[in-house]
Amino acid sequence: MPKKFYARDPAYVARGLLGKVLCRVFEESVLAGFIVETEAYYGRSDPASRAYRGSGDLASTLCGDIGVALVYGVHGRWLFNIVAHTPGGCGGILIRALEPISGVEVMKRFRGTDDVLQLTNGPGKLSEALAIDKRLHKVPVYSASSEVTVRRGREERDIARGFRVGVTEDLDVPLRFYVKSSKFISTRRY
DNA sequence: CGCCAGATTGACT
DNA sequence: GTCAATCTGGCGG
Repeated sequence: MPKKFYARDPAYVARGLLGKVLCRVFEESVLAGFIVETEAYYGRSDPASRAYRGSGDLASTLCGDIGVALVYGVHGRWLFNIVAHTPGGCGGILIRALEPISGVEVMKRFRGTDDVLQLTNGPGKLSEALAIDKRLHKVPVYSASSEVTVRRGREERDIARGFRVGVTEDLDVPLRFYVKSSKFISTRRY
């Protein structure tokens, strides 16, 4: 996807990312999957955002260059986001779940399970399956030579939206987007 | 500089 | 249902 794909409101980009392919080149393997679940985050106006208060690296990254990966750790896991916002704004998309396409055997090894459904059905899980960690922080996902990229995928039809997962203080607009029929969406409470 | 909470997961009672 | 692992940054002393 071209860089300008990310120059829009985060919610719009979150919706647009469903059905796209997240592609991770790791050593000899290509680990890829369809994006089936996303969440949009904003800046100062969003209590759940890392840019809500603070001016650290995460906040400035969220308000900086669009189309770059934002990787950050919580609860001992890595969460993979893509920076997206209109000019002068702040925002990003959290990738919450994938439907594996290629590199499944490698993903199984990284995740320590043979259950395909358990490989990438959660933000921490997909990071582990695709060997995503802090090294990919700020890598541009629109550049074909990057180790992580977002590519054109398929059209998704039955898309649903709901409130964000795990957020203590959510906005009053549903910002979670997912493919309703997918068996790979995260199975925690909605 | 130490303490704490957080966009999670999975193991255990 | 409860709990800890593990990393980053804000905030208090």
